[in-house]
Amino acid sequence: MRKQLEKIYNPSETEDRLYQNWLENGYFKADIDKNKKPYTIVMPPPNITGQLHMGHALDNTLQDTIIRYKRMQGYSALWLPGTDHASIATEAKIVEQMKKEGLSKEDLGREKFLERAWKWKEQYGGRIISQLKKLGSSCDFSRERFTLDEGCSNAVNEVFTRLYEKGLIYRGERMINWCPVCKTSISDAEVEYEEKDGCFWHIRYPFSDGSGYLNLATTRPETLLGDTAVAVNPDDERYKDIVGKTLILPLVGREIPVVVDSYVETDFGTGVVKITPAHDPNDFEVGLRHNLPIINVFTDEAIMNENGGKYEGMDRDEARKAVVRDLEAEGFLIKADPYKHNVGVCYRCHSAVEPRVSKQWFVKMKELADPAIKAVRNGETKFVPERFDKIYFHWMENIKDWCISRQLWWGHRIPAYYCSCGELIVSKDEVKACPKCGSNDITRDPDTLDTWFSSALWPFSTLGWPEKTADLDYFYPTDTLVTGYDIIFFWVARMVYSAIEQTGTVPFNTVLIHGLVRDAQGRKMSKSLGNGIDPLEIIEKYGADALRLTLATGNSPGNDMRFSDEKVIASRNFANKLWNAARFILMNLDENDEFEGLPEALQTEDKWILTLLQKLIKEVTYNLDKFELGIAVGKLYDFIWDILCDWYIELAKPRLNAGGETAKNVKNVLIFVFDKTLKLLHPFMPFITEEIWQAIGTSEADSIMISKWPEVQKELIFEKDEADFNKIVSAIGSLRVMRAERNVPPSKKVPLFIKTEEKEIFKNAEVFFQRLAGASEIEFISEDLDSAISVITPEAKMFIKQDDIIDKEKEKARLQKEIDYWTREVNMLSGKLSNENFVAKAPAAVVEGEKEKLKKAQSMLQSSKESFEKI
RNA sequence: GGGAGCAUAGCUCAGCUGGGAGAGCAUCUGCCUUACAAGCAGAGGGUCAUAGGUUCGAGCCCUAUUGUUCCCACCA
Repeated sequence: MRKQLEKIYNPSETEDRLYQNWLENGYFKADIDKNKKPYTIVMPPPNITGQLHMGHALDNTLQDTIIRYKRMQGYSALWLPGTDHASIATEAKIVEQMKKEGLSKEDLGREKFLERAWKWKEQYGGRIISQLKKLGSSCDFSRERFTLDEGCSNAVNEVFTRLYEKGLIYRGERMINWCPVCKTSISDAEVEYEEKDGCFWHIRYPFSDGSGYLNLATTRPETLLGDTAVAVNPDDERYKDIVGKTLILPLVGREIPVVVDSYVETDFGTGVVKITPAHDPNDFEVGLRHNLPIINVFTDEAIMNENGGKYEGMDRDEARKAVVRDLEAEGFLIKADPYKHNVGVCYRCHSAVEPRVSKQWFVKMKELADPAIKAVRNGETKFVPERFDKIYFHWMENIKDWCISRQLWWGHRIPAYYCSCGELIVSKDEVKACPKCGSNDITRDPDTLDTWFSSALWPFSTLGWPEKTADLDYFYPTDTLVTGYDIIFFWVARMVYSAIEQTGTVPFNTVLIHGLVRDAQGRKMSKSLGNGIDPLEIIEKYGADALRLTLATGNSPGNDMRFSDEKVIASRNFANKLWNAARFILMNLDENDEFEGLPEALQTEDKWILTLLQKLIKEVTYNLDKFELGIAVGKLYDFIWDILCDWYIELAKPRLNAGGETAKNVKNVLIFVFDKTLKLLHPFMPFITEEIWQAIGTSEADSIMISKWPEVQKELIFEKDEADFNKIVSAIGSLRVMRAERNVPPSKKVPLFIKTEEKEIFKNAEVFFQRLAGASEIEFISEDLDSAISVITPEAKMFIKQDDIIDKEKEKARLQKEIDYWTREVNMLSGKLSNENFVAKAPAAVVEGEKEKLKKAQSMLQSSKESFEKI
């Protein structure tokens, strides 16, 4: 029973129905099938706090396109989905929610807080996954994972203990980045820099011996309260004599030394730097070198603590103002210059981070980074495009130890325990008694791990690691990771070294990097700008296929793209075009017409399109293998619209009208071409291709998504026929131009006279000249026709008599232009060919090509001249 | 300070390993030709940022310059 298509394609009804159908049939589920090769993509897990945005839409469109392609190619294709617990973001959300109820974390306590967080996760955590489904994502949901689920947590504990035992994880007091709003440490990678207008305050510190002042400049006068020295460069002649002297710290009265350290630049500021070891990473280093005391002046929330003296209780901004005011009042302030400088801010909340000394857990990086660098250098993992490996290398080669402990509750709790006897125990399993002293007075480290610590294990933890599971054995290492360039450091790099360290192999062969989706003006989409476009609204309005096509079109790896309504509309129009082509074909199929394979008797135009189809198959496959999705889909677009719809369907109409065997043959060619084309397009536009494919029904499979990817059939490449029919295409094109220039209405049919040496080809195409070039009848002639207008292609000269008087001058002018053009061509080409260097050095094929062109140009010139003379 | 990307038609972008520049949108002209006006048939429009170089030949390769976007570093 053949299904007819509705007059208008209705994406929302179709999409939900088909998606449900795919799910119910288990098409997304990847089986461990030893007869098939596996192809695996793990989805970058979106945050459970997240809402689907254009970035996700792009990322997942690319992944779905690749996985559908591979599935059709016969791989056991696994696309493993999941979500990330997003410790800081989620905890912030819940804290915020509680705040509305007048509650704080501490009010609830850890246990109750976590209960609440899990409840929140159950309620909202699945939202983003259900939104992904709207896109048509063909993930294996039976394998869906969560970074905080039992398996992933086991993997985290396993890795933590292993690294600890190898000495690659340690606990220590270091300078870290502290976010006073999130109230946790963050890693270096989580600090962003923003240029801010600040001030450069010049201050004088008096010598304790009363011998005057030492001038210095700072952007953070409030940290003066924690100064424990002042430093100058050892080679600075200006300050040679003061080394060893001491200064009295203004406002505080503390006596501090002048030290020498080559860290100080002589040509910046006054060449004197105040040293605050507790609140600046460089000062901390100087402090270590000179054994300086560390005086912390801030609380967790960047409020002045008891070391702040009279400033205690002020936040850092208030304190700054107060300190500056007092310095000025007491005559220590020399001047305040406006100064632009970069300020480190928290990537989550964008408040200024406070460098501070703190006891935290770290991963020692050097040892892990080296093999990860090698793996990319020797091509075990490749970046697409390649240039991103430079970014990767640069980061990996300059990597510092990674601060992994967070002062948060939502996350993987660090598996470290402290006994009252002072013993530190790191263990996967809960520790109840101290192995050293046997005491039960044991407390577990309250901190959790950086979210990225668990994400780093994602490619293998999700497949069951550390257990030796069948999934891990079959699907790991994975094939392709698709992600944006913005998380190469956060995620990609960490997955590579974690995988190598834990599993002995790289986690994936290819990293396909894509850019950002920007708005129509090229701005980053952001909440604060309010210029974000909701993918779900676009799907609602235009359909998921239109959205996907928009995101795939013109997409080249690593490059940003702009998103605009116009582009979606163009995509929607393409879907509509395809839909109508399908309707046309179905309209011509009877109830009992079945696809019978290609007919024996193929016409030239059939061979023409079959040849073009083979080339399309070859190229689309090639482009997909190289991850050039934008190029692949562009070729499909052109083929479907220009070749199939604008030409072949039009060419097919006369034969369809003829009925009988003739019609049957052309129908079979149409179905054949359409079937292959739909398959090629399916990875990009899964819904509409499925709906159409099922309606046409070649009975190959129940769904196009499990049908076979087209392969080139050499026996369907007909070079000669393709070339022959291209002559007809260009002849019809030229006639159309002529008619359009002269404003001959398409309804007006006129006799056409053709002079050609390739009469056979043109004779076979008579009906096309009638239908597509407005010819009433065709006569083949051997001499030019007088008092007619002519149009020339390299193969033919065609004439049309015109009823109204030809404007001879106008016609002459037109022909003169033509003559000029071809004269230039002939001159250029013959010049080139008479250049001995060219003939000698250029490849033979190129020289031949140029000779061919010259021949054509000469004949075009000749014909034009003849016509000119006849007027 | 170090590095990367981009600069091609009015706009958005293609242009694969060098062989006289393409698409979509927009503009203009003519068409309701029974799949599609979300369409059909045409047209106009580009010193391929600038200056050198390599080459028989450069949008493509090299060097410098300008503009622009981004990443890293963080001189207080």
